[in-house]
Amino acid sequence: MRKPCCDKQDMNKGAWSKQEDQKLIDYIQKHGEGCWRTLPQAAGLLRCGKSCRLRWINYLRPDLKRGNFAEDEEDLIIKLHALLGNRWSLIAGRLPGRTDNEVKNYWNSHLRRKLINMGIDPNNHRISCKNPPLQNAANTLHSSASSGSKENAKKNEPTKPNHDGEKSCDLVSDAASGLEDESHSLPDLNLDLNISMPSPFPCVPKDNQKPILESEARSDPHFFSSPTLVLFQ
DNA sequence: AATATACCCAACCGCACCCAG
DNA sequence: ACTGGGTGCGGTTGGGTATAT
Repeated sequence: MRKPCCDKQDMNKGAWSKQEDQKLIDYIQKHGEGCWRTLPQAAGLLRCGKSCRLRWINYLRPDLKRGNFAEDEEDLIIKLHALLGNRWSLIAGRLPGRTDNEVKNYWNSHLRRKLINMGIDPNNHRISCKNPPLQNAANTLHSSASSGSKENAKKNEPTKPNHDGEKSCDLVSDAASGLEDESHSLPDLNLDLNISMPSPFPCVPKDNQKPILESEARSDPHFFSSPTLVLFQ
């Protein structure tokens, strides 16, 4: 077992104070993002480097777009999840100003439920036997089940949707493999993800962003097929 | 009004990957 | 080729808030 990334003793944990935030912002503005391990000490923070990195990436970065997800962002997340599975960082990489944590939370709290309400198994994006799709399910994507529909969630779903409890019609565990027959899984959703490189993506990563692994891209025929991401036709 | 329950989100944890030495 | 440190990622947790009873 490897050593913890930092000495846990004498380290602050939990919510960040405004002073801590300011120290981190000031330091990064002066010195940029660098060695996270040494940053806390240099910045005068009693935090471990991982905590600083997370705070910066998920909350303090100036280019973050905070607030509700737009409808097109929701659609994009759903489509990318069908394509990529739980690879939140990859998904977030296609949503400017969004973080993997934010996307993951939004998926778990809103979109999962939305798909379940539509009768779609969120794990593999196929129509679920237990929850047959509502009529015009796809049309409800942005209406009845839209974010905050706690009413619907409570009426139509057990309180804690278990991760594997919902068995889909066919046992396809890999989300990406569900794409083999997309038309069955996502009615009315255009999954024709023609992704390639509008500026940096995918071959040239942004500053701190990993490129898509070639192997990942290779395994997906949609990658590198066109210069634009045509999603909403 | 008080209590219980559900929901949301920030943060933590541990593992995996990458890369320099 | 191997090793260990640094970093990134995904899963999970805990606390605050909203809603229901």
